[in-house]
Amino acid sequence: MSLPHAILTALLERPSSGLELTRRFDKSIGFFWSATHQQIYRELAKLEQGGLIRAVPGPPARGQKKEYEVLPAGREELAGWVAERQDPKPVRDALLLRLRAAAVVGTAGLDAELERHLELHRRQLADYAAIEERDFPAGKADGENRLHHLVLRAGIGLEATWIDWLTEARAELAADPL
Amino acid sequence: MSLPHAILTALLERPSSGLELTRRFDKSIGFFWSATHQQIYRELAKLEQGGLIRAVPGPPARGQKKEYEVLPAGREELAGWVAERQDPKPVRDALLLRLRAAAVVGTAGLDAELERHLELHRRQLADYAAIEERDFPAGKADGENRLHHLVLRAGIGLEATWIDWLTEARAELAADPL
DNA sequence: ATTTCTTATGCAACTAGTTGCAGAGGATCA
DNA sequence: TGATCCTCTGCAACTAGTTGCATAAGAAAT
Repeated sequence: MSLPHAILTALLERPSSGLELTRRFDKSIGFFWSATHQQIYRELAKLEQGGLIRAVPGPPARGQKKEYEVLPAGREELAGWVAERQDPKPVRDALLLRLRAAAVVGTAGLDAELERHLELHRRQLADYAAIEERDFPAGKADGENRLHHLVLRAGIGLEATWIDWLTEARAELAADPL
Repeated sequence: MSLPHAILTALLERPSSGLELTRRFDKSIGFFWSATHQQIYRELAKLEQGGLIRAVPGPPARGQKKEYEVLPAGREELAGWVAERQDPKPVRDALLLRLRAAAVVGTAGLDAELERHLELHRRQLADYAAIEERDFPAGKADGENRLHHLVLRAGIGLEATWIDWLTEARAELAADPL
């Protein structure tokens, strides 16, 4: 049940309409918790009904922007969730599964995929690095920002790990194809 | 659509009944693609109906084991899937989301979670290391095994990354709590 | 002024995965 | 010999996320 909390966080950072949230979920928060506009609209309705957020007054009409803001109950809910006990989800990665499959049916066509993934991860890492340079220049570190930077560094670490591993994997396959 | 392919892979490695598969999905394959017995039974039925696997002949009865084996069509399907183009799924991690939430509502209770996750990842890494030592002793490397080892090393790399990051995160929070 | 594009919200139907429970058969034990 | 426990298969109902489409308001184009 993370989506409602992702939305509460985003709304606390800045009250927004559904579409604005959707756009923000395409960057920043979306880097580690993506969501489509459908999920967001549905969840906004639920959160409003549950009394955790409210639509900022205005004429309610279809095709009109509707801004939401977080109510005290929503903030409390979120603070509680931060401290909650939640086990990390086990890895769930189709590429690893495909390697395992390749071990029984052969590696035909696999290297192209490894190469492609390598390129994608390199690009993602470059994007993160650019954000880091832009938003977190050395030395400057106030409260909220320090945590945002920390989250970004997790993304950077993970991408770097994939890049290393994919490079190793390609070398291994090239050295002695099955 | 990875579950059917995970099952085909497992069945090619060894024909099995539903429950045997479930047990194997608690280890090895399950390290990067977990599944409950429910998912497995449902998927076995679909795969059988689709002509990709078949039940090894025997008396069909409730409460009785039913062994499945992969048919040629299933093997072809799997080989095709290995070469398929599939983008990596973006990261989706609730702990990172919680850090982001903590940046707005405060970090109360968070360090305990970071510590707990650190311990869990350390344990997972130790498990992987034990498997590596047992199944892939230095020097020995035949075809199928090399790929299995590669997959395991991905798991090891990811766990190590989390451990590094969590250690850094705790230090950062301890140094100057919000 | 009417068509057309963009912005914004939303319904309906789908796939994937989870949770809770039920029931048949065999093994064990008193 | 029947109570009870374990193994194995499975149904039903649920939550989460995805995809395709509809519809309304307002801006811009001709």
